Amino acid sequence: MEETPSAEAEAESAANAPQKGTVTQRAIERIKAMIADGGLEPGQRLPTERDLAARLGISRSSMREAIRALTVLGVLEARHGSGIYVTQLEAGDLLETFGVVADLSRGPRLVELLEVRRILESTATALAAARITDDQLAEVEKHLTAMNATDDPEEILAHDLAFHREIAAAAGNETMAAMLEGLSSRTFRARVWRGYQEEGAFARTRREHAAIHRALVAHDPEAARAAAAAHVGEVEEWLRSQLRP
Amino acid sequence: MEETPSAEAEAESAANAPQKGTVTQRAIERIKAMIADGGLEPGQRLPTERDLAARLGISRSSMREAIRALTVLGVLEARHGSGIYVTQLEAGDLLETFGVVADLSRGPRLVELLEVRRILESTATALAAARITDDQLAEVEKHLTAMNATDDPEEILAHDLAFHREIAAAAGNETMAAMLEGLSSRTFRARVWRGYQEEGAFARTRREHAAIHRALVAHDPEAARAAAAAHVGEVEEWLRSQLRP
DNA sequence: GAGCCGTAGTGGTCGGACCACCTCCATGGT
DNA sequence: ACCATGGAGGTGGTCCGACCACTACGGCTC
Repeated sequence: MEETPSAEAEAESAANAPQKGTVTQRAIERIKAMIADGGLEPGQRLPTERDLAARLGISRSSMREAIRALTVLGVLEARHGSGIYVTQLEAGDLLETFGVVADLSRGPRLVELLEVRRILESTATALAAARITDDQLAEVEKHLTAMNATDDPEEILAHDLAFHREIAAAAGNETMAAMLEGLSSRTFRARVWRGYQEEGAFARTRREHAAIHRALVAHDPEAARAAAAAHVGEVEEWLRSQLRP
Repeated sequence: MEETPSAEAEAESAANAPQKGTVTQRAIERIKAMIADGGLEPGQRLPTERDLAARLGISRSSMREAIRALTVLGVLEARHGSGIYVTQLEAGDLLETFGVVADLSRGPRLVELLEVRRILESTATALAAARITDDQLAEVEKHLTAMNATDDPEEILAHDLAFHREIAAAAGNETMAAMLEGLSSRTFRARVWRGYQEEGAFARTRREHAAIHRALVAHDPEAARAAAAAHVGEVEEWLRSQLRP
């Protein structure tokens, strides 16, 4: 053991963690570790920025960057005038950034994302067919009829999203639902739809949604899986063909 | 849209976009929009922090926070002394944060993540069975035999990860491979293994890997899917049982 | 021509100052 | 005793200016 010259706490902890990268990066890891080790519980409030900075022996600016980084990751939440809190660390919080990935993807990667969505969506729909309750089914039907009752693309899209969101929720896996939410995020869907809807895809979409709904009512997982896979696969194939020329 | 920088374009655009949130948040959105709109190509270098800050009419500190945020998201890359660059926006870059989610998840969410992994991994393995080349197959075998040749848990885990990574790569969907990488990230796997291996799971794991390998050699997608699902499902069930009491 | 080296420019860090906002409690009225 | 009100303190948000660490590039030497 080395001598302990009654040094300051920051000097001590600084010695424990030699310079691996930037100061900010180290701060991020430290806070992440605190949460992973259970030192910080979900919903708990952190010390102030000034305290944290002093505790790790870094400036407030660097600490703020670290906090900002963990904020965009959905791990921390800063409330102006109140303090910094650990989020509930739920799927929705942590997977919010997933939508960013979808929004920034183009070309071949869009097809890949759609393929992932097809896999997850078909399984989620199959699970939902087995587990969905009457109340949840009523909610799904609400969006189905609302979607059929209008011709406004904006509204159709909104109910389309809600339709699938309700089904994903009924599947009983919040993590999967959150990922599907990201894969169907506003910008992502809107971008694809812009060109897709020009080919009279509304009628086909309505037919496919009806098929999915029938499978849910019948509580038939296999039929639901097939219907959902076909539904997403339809868009996927169209996108793939758009990419060819 | 971008205005031609005549005199006070930044003050003007700042006035056009009234306070939606924090200044930093707006800066993040602005840069994200620049990339999404094609104004910034992958690999391209951005103006300096000082320039960007002046351009958006904010301080360098705030701009730095915005850049840090986009850095942890895998969108930007800052090279000390050189400049800030847009990443290649490949799946690996953008989904790196996915591992953070896995590392910070506990309890029921771990099971949910494992369920997602089972779905993706089984599909990826099925795709790999149909598409895998002899070279890729040789690589898979390398890790299989290496894994069977040692008793060091550390080494076994490493080859286990590589085994699945090669298969995911052979599936031909980089996005899916990147997601699986995150779902199998070091900490995540190590944490589960710590307790799992105590029940003599090594032998079973080896048997299951052998089954997956056989299906790949036979180019039998259905067998591969079943073997992979069973493999992940095994751990999933164990974890589920650990959670019950 | 190859290699060295200094300089300019970049991101990284720091400390301090002020502002905007929230929280809490003492105050005073009912 | 209760509640509305207001102010004070504390918190995150923003800005500034300075300096450090590192990289890139060009001129210099050999």
